Amino acid sequence: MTQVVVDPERTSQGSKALDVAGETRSEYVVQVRGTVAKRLPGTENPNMPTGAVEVIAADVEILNPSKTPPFPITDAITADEALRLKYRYLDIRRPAMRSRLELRHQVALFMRNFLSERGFIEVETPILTKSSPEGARDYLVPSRVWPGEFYALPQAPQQFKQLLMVAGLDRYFQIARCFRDEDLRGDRQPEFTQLDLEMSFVNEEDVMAVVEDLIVALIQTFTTKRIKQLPLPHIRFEDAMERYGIDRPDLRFDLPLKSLGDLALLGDFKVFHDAVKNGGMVKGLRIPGRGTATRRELDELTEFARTFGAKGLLTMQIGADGGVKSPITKFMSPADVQRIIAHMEGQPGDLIVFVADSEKVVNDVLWRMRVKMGEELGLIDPNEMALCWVVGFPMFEVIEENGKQRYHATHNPFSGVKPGHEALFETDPLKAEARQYDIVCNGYEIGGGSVRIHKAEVQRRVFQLLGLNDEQINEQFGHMLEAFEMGAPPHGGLAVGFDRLVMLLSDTENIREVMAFPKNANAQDLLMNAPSPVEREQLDELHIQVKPRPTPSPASQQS
RNA sequence: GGUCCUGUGGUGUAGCGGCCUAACAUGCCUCCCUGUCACGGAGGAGACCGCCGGUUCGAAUCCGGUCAGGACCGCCA
Repeated sequence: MTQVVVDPERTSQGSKALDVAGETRSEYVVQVRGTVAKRLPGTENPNMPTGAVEVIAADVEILNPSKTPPFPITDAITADEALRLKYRYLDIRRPAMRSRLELRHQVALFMRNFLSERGFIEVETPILTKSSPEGARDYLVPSRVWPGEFYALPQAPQQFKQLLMVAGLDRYFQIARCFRDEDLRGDRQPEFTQLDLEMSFVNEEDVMAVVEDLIVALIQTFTTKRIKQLPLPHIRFEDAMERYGIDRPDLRFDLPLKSLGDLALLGDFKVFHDAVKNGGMVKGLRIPGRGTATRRELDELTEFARTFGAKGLLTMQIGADGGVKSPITKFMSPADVQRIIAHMEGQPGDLIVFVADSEKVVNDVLWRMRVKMGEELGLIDPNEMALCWVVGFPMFEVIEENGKQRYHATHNPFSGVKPGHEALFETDPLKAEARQYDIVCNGYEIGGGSVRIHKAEVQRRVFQLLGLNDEQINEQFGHMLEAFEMGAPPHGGLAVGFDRLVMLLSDTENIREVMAFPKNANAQDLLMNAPSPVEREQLDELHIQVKPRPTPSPASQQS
């Protein structure tokens, strides 16, 4: 960008440059012929990148005029996001958007070079592939050639990359588009990009080393932020759950959660007793300096806890003089209250909150409370990034589906089991540990992977435990099992959420800011106006009949 | 499917029962200025306050519904 000077004394003979320049308006496309010159003394502007020079125009031509844009094309003013998405090509003209897309490009380039130098090759895998029942909802694509049958868009290249290992590729990667038909969030889009990689003859440490080096190099290259701890700390799943209530802890600040254990049974506070009696737990969070919270502030915290499933919130305010204000004092002796405070390491002026419920509810409420407090208390240093590995995940968890309980793979059904734990499949599957590892940054899961199962009989057994019968296993995964019987090497890999990573590197809080053409919160493309109805003929060709809908789609209502 | 928040000139906001014949900034148009660079000066156009209904003597303002956008819950192996 630079400044053009149209000086009638210095334009070409007979040029209309001055008149033409006078007609130009915002966003006009112009062609200028002229001479680059140093600015006159006193007219330089050191605040601009090209403030020392200017172009002395000989001729000016308008190549294309422009309507007045629907919103100002500057970084300063933020227009409504729906408008930005509808006119995304204008939005991308804003320098901040452009620089985020450039960053995205540079990150992709860096990844390709980094992995290529280490012997990885990028292989593309199909976009039209097979529907699989596990995991997210598939996007389906009807087959014209095969009436009544469907392709699915890949949720991830998972099976293909493992088959590439069986194919002897040894080191694969791909910057891959993935599709999941689930509702959107600030950090979730129905189509998104993963850095997907897989390696043969490796253990957990080998994969983690490559990824850790890459992520650390990316942060050091593209941000000015410090990484809190290097090499990255490893946290076991159960420790993460105990201390932070979530398997993707934000380690930029401390504020650990703490279980009361048997201390919950002191006195006769029924809520605590019941939680323990019903197999649940009581856990607390110490909030420094909030001991003077008002009634209203405490109510707000309680409401926050209720939003995420807690039936209530027990608060304990410690006065500057050490005096305790808490509903629990009616049910517990002062000495017992002091034991609990000591256990929670409470200081004068602190507020301690407790949730008593099932382990799931307790952790779910308290991890959010912890993050909220970390933000509110200003404990987060914006110049720091805190990463860690989370390891030691269980193979299975129990989920409820249509009122029935069943095992569910905590990550994916191809994750390997810790050596020696296979026997637990037959005795206590919930104790079996997966060879799974997640990489977490600032409370975001930015990547996850595992050393895979590479033996057919182990894989078959896992599918069985997940509730698939032999027929389903053969129909859906027969090709995998067969491949494992034909010289499959041990292998493992990982996938990084590319958009989410670029989002963190660019210090934005919304994945849409780092995507050129994202969908809105209702999965619509406001620029192309998709999805939209299609012609009857198209559907006929695809052997598809659409059920009548009571209300027309929003897209078909727009002009 | 649910909860919450937001809809006021092109854009961003203020106003939150009567001072509103709706304010401010910016943008837009016309004219003036011409070494400016967030230029400056003068003037002007532009909004039935998302939509429908209700309460009220009176509604941008309160209530209900609806539509649109966003955040979150459910969902996301």
